[in-house]
Amino acid sequence: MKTSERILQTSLQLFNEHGAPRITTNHIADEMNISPGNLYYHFRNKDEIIYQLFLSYEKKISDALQVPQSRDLNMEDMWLYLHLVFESIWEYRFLYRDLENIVSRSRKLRLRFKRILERKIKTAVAIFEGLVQTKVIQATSEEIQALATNVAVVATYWINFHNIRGDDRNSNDNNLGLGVYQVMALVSPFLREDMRKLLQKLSHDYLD
Amino acid sequence: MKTSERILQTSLQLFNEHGAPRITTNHIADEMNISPGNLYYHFRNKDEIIYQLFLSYEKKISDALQVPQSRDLNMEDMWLYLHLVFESIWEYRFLYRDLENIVSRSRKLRLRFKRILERKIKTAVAIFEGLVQTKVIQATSEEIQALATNVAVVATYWINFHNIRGDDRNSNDNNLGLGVYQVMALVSPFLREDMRKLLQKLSHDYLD
DNA sequence: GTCTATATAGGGATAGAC
DNA sequence: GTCTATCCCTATATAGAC
Repeated sequence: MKTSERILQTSLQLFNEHGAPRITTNHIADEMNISPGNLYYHFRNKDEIIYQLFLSYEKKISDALQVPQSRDLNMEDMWLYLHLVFESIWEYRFLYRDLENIVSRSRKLRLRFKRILERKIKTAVAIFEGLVQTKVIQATSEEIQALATNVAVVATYWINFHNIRGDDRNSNDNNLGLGVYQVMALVSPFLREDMRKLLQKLSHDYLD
Repeated sequence: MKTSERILQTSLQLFNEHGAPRITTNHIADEMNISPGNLYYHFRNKDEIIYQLFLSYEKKISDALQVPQSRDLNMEDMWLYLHLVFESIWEYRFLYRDLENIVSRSRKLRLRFKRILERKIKTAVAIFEGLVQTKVIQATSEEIQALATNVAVVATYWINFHNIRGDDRNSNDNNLGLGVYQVMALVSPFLREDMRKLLQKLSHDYLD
């Protein structure tokens, strides 16, 4: 594997584990058993590494944020959307762990991150509108807008929230299932009675 | 005013405006026109300043997190709870802006912050249970638990979320009204039909 | 209590040899 | 492409005079 690729991969791992602000270029070089000078041959600086990792993240989550095609939508589409979003965030969770620190490193990155948030909301709105069409849920467009925004908030910050609540040890546990459950709980009250019952049963099985 | 008090006050202002990680002890001393040495006479280090500010925050938000007395609860209690919580967070928003950075400075602070989160959820649960009693909302205890958790997530991270969405300029705007609206939107679908209509009308007037 | 001067350490980054 | 050596800068923190 090319050195520049290995730098990105090692950085991602260290950033996710310890947080980007605590990892120095020396740490990264040490971990790889290369010299700091070598690292700087491949990347202008630490920000450049972070920016490249961000671009990978952007690429990955873009698949999840495709507005679904105009066809009959059901709960499956919602599950799929949530899973893809949560998995992308989990893989690049260092971005979210110190979000303000990350986005303040570059105007470009801040703008692009903002665009991702907007797309998260937009896609959620599209899915909910589809679900209204197929009578799976019932909601006004104002309710859908607020709901989609809340979905984005919970999806964006769930890992942070959960990490603070848990003890320090399992801070690197993957508890995305709980996150999906929480987001589903946002949608649940808008479901038809029978669908709500079904979701509750599914959620129970899913979490056990 | 005593110098130590002025240090805390100045720090709070600078931290809120620029973020605690970007503000050095020198910045604080400069802003006050005192020497760095003088600052260190009053506080062992920067962490000590942050910890003292956290204790003030903890004291302030504790008032909001009193579990309401056992009497008939209504939507007013919910509004009050949300307003007090949002105002406390806003006053000490630097804690939330770089949350991971802040809580990683001290085990004590992390633990106490976690306790506040738990109390946020617990108080919300108590309010919702009260509202079920008075038939204002209808929800199972499982729904209440998930709802209260989501209320805590949105309340905790709303300011961060909103700041990233907005342009850089108004990052210090106080848009708590929108936050309260979003949280209310979480509760809304559980309301009795007539109450929901009322809330929608109130929210409209409130946001205009 | 407050100041000036200074020590220390660490991270970011570059130069030049190989 | 990679290494060694080194420089700069900044933030933290302390010592000692006033």
